[in-house]
Amino acid sequence: MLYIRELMSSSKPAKAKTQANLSQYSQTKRQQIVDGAIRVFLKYGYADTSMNRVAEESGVIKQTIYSHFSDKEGLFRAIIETLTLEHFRNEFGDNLSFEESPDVVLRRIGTVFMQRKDDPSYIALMRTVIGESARFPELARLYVNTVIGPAKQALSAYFAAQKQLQISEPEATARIYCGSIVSYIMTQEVLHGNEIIPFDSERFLNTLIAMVLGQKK
Amino acid sequence: MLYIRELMSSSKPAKAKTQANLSQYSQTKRQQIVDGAIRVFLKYGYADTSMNRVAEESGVIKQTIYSHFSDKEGLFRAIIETLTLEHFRNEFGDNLSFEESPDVVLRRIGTVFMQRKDDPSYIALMRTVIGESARFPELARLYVNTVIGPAKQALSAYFAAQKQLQISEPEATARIYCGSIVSYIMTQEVLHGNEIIPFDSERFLNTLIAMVLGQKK
DNA sequence: GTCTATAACCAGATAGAC
DNA sequence: GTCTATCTGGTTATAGAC
Repeated sequence: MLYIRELMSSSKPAKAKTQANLSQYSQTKRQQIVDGAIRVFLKYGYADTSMNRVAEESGVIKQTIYSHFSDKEGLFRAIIETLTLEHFRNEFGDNLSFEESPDVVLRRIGTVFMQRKDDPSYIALMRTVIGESARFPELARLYVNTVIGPAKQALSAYFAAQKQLQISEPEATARIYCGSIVSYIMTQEVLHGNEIIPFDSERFLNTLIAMVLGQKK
Repeated sequence: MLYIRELMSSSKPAKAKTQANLSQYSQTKRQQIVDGAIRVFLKYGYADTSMNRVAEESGVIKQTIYSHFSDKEGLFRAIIETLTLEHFRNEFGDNLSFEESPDVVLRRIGTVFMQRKDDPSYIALMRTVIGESARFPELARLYVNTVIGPAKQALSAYFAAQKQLQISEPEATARIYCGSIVSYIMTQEVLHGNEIIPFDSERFLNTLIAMVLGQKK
């Protein structure tokens, strides 16, 4: 449980600094920059996006960007967190409980995960990170460190803690669970497979959950 | 079984035409073009690769390319087939038998699949197809039609035929099986996760097979 | 008849000129 | 801002060499 909790609170580090009266305004500016950066980065790619362009698109001057973010990579990190972790935080809030049955817990996690397929920005993020992973390996590592690693770690810990499931390989199981969903989104949405080989996402999720729980559904 | 068989023989259509004495030479030229095209396309991407560049890299004249391939997209199709289907054909030859136990069959298929992770060209292909899937949706659809669709179809048919496995959702199961492996390769190799969150590929495969067979290993 | 060499056609993008 | 001029890149055509 610790893992999910700390995963959930790892973002939005700027707010801690800017306390009191100006925090709200500052948060808005930050949001404004991130929103503009998302549009620019995910349209033109990491290399072809200049900080000037981001400033223009966000309606701020460059110096404002650098007062909120350390550098170009730091800004991109904020984009990653906004489009991935923040979505989970918004969906679960602070009441993600592991007390319910594994069936329910896994379905909820899987469903929130699966919802990302309908967010064009998330699809574009996958395209960008993967597409630029040769020219910008640091960006890919950032994604692994920020998103994939923590998610795998949290789910893995959950599987290990649920003794009644008798899962001898929690980490591999966690990878299979997340990886299957990512691949589904990759095939259907990123690669436009939904037009060619459609398959209902809920049906997919049901089969996956049953398989993980060893029910041979 | 039909599906795998026709999947295996779908490529290399050019050889049938050029029979007799000059076939070998012609085949070499074709191979020569594909080899050069792989280097160029996977380095610079689809858009930034001109047919002039391919001709230069391959050491042939443009017209020669067009005598072997219909157009730029047809050439890229040959690249896809070379780096995916052809590998399977080379590994299995004509003796892919489904008579053995599902455990053995699944492990062999999974292992051959997993071997792709060590081919830099395959990794680059994934980057290119996904990275360009917004600007060139036709390329992505080509990949789905040529690789993902047939693979899923073949494995799905196998699961459906193996009654003793009692798999009520063969297509979803096939997607999970292939998708998990693809995601593993994506995380570890494409996104450089092997340096950050290493995990043994055989251990991963063992867990996946056990899960599909409902053994709760 | 396959490969080479060169040129030409055509669509889309870019860049100045007015 | 339109209108050229030019360039680029995919594609096709023509001629000659083995």
